[in-house]
This record gives sequence, structure tokens and C-alpha cells, in this order.
Amino acid sequence: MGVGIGSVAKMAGVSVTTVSNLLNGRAERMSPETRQRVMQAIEALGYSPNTSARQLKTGKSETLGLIVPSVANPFWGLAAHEIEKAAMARGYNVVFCNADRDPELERRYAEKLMSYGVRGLILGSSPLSFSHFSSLVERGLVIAAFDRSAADADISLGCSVSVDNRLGARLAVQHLIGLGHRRIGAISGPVRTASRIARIEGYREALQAAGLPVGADLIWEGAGISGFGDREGADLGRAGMRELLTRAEPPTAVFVINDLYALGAYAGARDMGRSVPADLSIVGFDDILLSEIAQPPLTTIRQPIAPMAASLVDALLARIQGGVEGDPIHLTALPELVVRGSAAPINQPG
Amino acid sequence: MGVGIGSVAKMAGVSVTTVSNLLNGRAERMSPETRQRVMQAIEALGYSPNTSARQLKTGKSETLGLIVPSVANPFWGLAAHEIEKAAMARGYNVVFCNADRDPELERRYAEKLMSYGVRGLILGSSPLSFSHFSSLVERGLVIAAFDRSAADADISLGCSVSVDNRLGARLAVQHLIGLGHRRIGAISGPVRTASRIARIEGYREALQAAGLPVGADLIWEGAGISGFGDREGADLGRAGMRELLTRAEPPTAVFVINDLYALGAYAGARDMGRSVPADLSIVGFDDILLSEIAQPPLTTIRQPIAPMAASLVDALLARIQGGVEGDPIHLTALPELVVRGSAAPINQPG
DNA sequence: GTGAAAGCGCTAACAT
DNA sequence: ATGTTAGCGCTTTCAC
Repeated sequence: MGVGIGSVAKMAGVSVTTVSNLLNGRAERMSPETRQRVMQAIEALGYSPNTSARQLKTGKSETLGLIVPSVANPFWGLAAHEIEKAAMARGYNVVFCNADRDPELERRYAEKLMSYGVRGLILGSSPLSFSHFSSLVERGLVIAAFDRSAADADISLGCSVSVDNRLGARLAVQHLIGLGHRRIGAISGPVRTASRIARIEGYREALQAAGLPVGADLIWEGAGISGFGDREGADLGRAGMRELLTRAEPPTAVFVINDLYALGAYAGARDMGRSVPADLSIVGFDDILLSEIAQPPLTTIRQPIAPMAASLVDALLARIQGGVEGDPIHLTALPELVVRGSAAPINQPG
Repeated sequence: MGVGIGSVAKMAGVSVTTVSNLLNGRAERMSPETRQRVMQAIEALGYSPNTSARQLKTGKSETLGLIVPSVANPFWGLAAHEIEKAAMARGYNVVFCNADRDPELERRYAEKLMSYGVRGLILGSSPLSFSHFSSLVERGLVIAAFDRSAADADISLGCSVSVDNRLGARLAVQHLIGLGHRRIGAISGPVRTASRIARIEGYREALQAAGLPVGADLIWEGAGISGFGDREGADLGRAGMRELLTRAEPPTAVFVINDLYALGAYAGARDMGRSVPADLSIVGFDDILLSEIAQPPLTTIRQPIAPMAASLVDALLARIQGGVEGDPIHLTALPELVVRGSAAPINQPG
């Protein structure tokens, strides 16, 4: 019943080999007339190859897996789209999974992907440990980390790309310092991913280098409903800002772990009757689409997502296809300070 | 080399049949000891079934396809996540595709999905015509439309779900009318999808019913860079609002086609020195996450995405699994007006 | 309670 | 330039 390579062959009056050859870019092995006939048959029958069969036979797959916290998060949504574009341009499909940074869920997804024949997995959470993937890696899975370095991973990763998160955070805080702020706070969700840790480190470093106070009373670290606040980041940022402004000596400026949280922090500041940037300066991280149109436009650190996605896919495919061996390659992208309107010179009280 | 059902059988000292039986929920066909041994072997070998082989054999697939304009759009990102959750809960995986509402790209993706064995496709754009899918539907693809009705589609769809877009728009405009506005504008991207058309119709209806002016000079319809502005909606909303406020008799209130555009419209209004809602009222559509934290919080029409996703997946699976035949079922969800701060009573000039 | 064996649709030697 | 054929890993009917 199913129209397969056989029906095409029969209709065109050739053998299955010839059809297969045409399908696999070996068209030059047959006469133009034959080719013509086969193509007509394919067309007429509406034939399309059975990927399962092909994959079973060849053991290869033109599919990459992608696990992100949630595409409902604007940053990851864009990253997913860019990764898909990069993969498509190279003839690969990508299967997305939203795993809320849950290691068990990530493992289950990865296992499922492997059973689908996927050999390359792009991981868009930046977990401290990859141990939940170790058995899969032993079985041949190649992992490419987006947003964290493979260098210090606890299992062997294929490759990785990330902005220099620490530098980015330093840039953000230095900008605030340059504006005259001396009590600079930080708001984040769970600081349990490589990228968040690096950002908070950068924040501390910049403060220390300037001889400014770094204390627990300046930092707010919230917990998401499910996971790390990737979906409800804005709410967390809002709650964090309210809480921070309630403390004894509130900061005059805040570095917020990412833009989604920062936009929430805007709301928190308003809730507390503070105006941004007049009373309170804010700098975010990521430069999501909405940051530019927010009021005030958000000063933030930009991640060059598209090029990051493209180079990561290239590196991953090189591993998978070329069988590139050796140490994992880590690509670092440069963060860029985008000055807009949410950070202003400190308002000298009194 | 590959660890397959055979290696497991050998290690457990049983036949492949027994292993297969265990794998397919026919565990009662064997003695408990046998079962025990097989399970140990599976564990020890780290065996995981080859989906390609299984699919090739059975002709069935536990995978659904999902095509959306772009997950980089907050609305579609959330919808995608909810659809995935619903499918997962029913034992299905979903493969996402971002197709920017490009019919040719949609067709290519759908074809690819079919070649992967996918029989059910959820389509999250609401095209006027589905003709680019007709040959695929003939070959057995079942399409479930999210965000538009299957009833008036030009090919036979499996099922569909959407909010009552027309009603939603009427609700929005009536709210504005109730606030005393008489010149009510509309901003949209390309009005070439079923849902946008319905919203604009609802907008006109509400105006007409109230005897208010409905004119081209009140409507702005922009074009996206690629497609329908699903990624750059905010920018379009901004441009639209600027342009609208430039016209001879600008509106005092605007119904914006969706929240992303509405947030952009905020920026446009500010660009023109108008304050929302003091000088200008705005109502959006969708109720995305960011709408609540925007300043002012956006008054909008809420779509109950999670339940919509769940019922659509149920309906689709019923078709695919149970071979449910007959006319397509269309599910309608009720839109809900969420009053927040972006629409206020008209400011009586002079 | 367990096993043998026939393919699912395709690719790629290996013929001719 | 074209054809024959042996499996890829699995499910399932049928036999024991």
C-alpha cells in the first residue's frame, strides 16, 4: 500500500538501485532519459523517502537535538530559532525539547533523541554537572553546550560556545560604577548554572576592583516555581526588586541577571514608588527583543546569538560528521554593552 | 557493535521474542524469573530501543509535528511549550518547526515530518488556504489547526481550536467604547491570517454597532521583514502607532492586534509624546507574560492557551489513533477581557 | 512460557 | 548504465 522506492522503480521500469542512486545524489550514474523517467515516477506517485528505513540502514541521522529550559522564555525562543536556522542551512533538522533544566527530564529527552538516531545534542541550559548524560555520551552522544564552556565540564563535551559572561557582568557593573553608583545590588534566579555563576562572579569582581561593598544584603537570589525561573523570570525580577528596596540600605543601582528579570524589576521598582532611572539604575543581560521598546529602554549586555548558534552548529557537525577527535573546542563570544536609558548618573541625595 | 534486542536476548539467555514482549508491555507472558533476567540484561547493557527500526516495522509513530511562525515570538513560544506538555502527558513527542508562515517552508517541513513517520501535524499559523498541504493530506497527514477554525478551511482538516477571535476583538473595542472613546483605531501586521481577519472584523463590528466611524484612516496594517511580523511585532507596533498619531485626526484609543504589537505601540506613543493611558488608550490581544509587568500593565484579551493546547492534542490523537472519521471537530475557547491599566476614560479636551 | 522466522523500506556492495 | 541481493533492528504471527 505504501508508495516506496519499489513502486517508483516499477513505474519507471528500472531497478530499485537506480531509484536509490538518484535519491542519493548519484544521478550521474544513469542516462538522462532514465533519470527523467524516474523523476516523473517520483512526482506522479508523490513519493517521499521513508526516513526510518534509511536511518535504520545507514545508521546515520540528519537530525540534531536541542534541549532548552523553555522556548516560552524570549531568550531561549530566539536562540532556538537561530539554532534551527543554522542547522537547516547545513541540511540538518532539529528537534526541540523544553526541559525546564530538570536533569531527569533532560536525560529522558536525550535518551529519546538517541533512540531516534540523534547523535548530536545541543544543550541550552548550563548545568554545573553533566553527569546525567554520561552514560549516553559513552554510547556515542556528542553534546554541544550553548551558554557555558565545555572546558570545565565534568564529562567530555563535544564543543561549546558562550559569551564571556564574567566579562559581560563586569562591563555592566563598571558602567554603573562609572555613573557614580556605589551601592550596587544584584538580582537573580537560582545561581546554579555556569552562566549565572560567572555573571555573579563578574559582578563581584567589578565591585571589588573598585573597592565597593559586596555583601549578601545587596544580592537577591530567587527560586522559580518550576526550575530556574526561565518562564516566570519577570515575576521573579519583580519580587526581587521589591524585596531589595525594602532592605535597610537599598542599592541605588542593580545588575539584573537577564533582561526578562530586568523587565520584571522595572515593575518591582514602580511598585515601590521608585522611578527608573531617576531613582534607580538597572542594567540587564542578553538584549532580548523587548528590551529596546521597554520604558525606559533597557541598558543591557548583548549576546550575539545568531553567530553563536552558527558556530556551535558548525563545531558540532564537524565532530559528528568528520569524526573530529581530541579536546573539546570552546568558542567564546564577546558581550557588548548596549547603553540605553535604564542606567543614569546617581542621584545625589541631599 | 550496536547493542540491540539481540544482545539483550543473548545475555539473558532468551529469544528476541521474549525481550520484545517485555518491551511492549506483554510482560505477563513470561515467568517472573525470566522477566527479571531480561530486565537486568537491559540495564547492564544500557540498551535503548531503536525507534527507526520499530517505526519501520510497525508503521506507527509516537511523534507529532508542530509548525509555528516562530518560537521567538512570546505567544508562540508559550503555545509551543504547552502543546509539548500536553503531548508528552499522552506519551507523544513533538517536533517543532519555525516556518515564518511561509507556505513553501511549511510544506517542506510537513513533508519532512511525514518522511519521519509523523501522521499528526499541529499547525500554528492560521493561513487562509491550506492548499499547500493538500497532497500531504491525501497521503494520510492529519492536520490540527491551532488559532483558526477547521470549519471553513479549503481542505479537510482533522480538527482545530481557537478562541473566538471576533468576539475577543469586540470585547476589546466595547471596553474602549464604554470608556467614552469614539475615534478608535486599529494596528496590525498583515491581515492575511484567519485569526487577524476575525479580529479586525470584530473591531469593525463593534464600531458599527455603536454607530462609530470605521475608516481606513483609523487602521494601520504593517508588513513584517520576513512574513507576518511574528518576530519583530514590537517594532511594527511601534511604527504603526507613530504613523497613526501623525494622521489628520488621530484616534484616542487603539485596538492592537496582539500584545507584542501593543507593547511596541507603547513605545510608539511615547515617541510621539503621548502618555498611555492619559492621552491614549490601548487594548491588546493574547495576554502574554510580559503584558502584566509592562508599564502601564496592558489591558488585553486573554487566550486560555494551556486548555486549548490540551484539547487540540486530544482531538488530534483521537483522529490518529482511533481512526475517528467524519467532519472535523472545531473547538472554540472563550476570550476573556483582562482589565489592567492601558485603557482609561477618554480625556475630554477643552 | 518460549522461540523461529518473515519482512518493514531502504542502501550499498557486488554483479553484469 | 543498470540490476540482484543481503541485511539494518525490530515486531509479530505461528509453532511448539
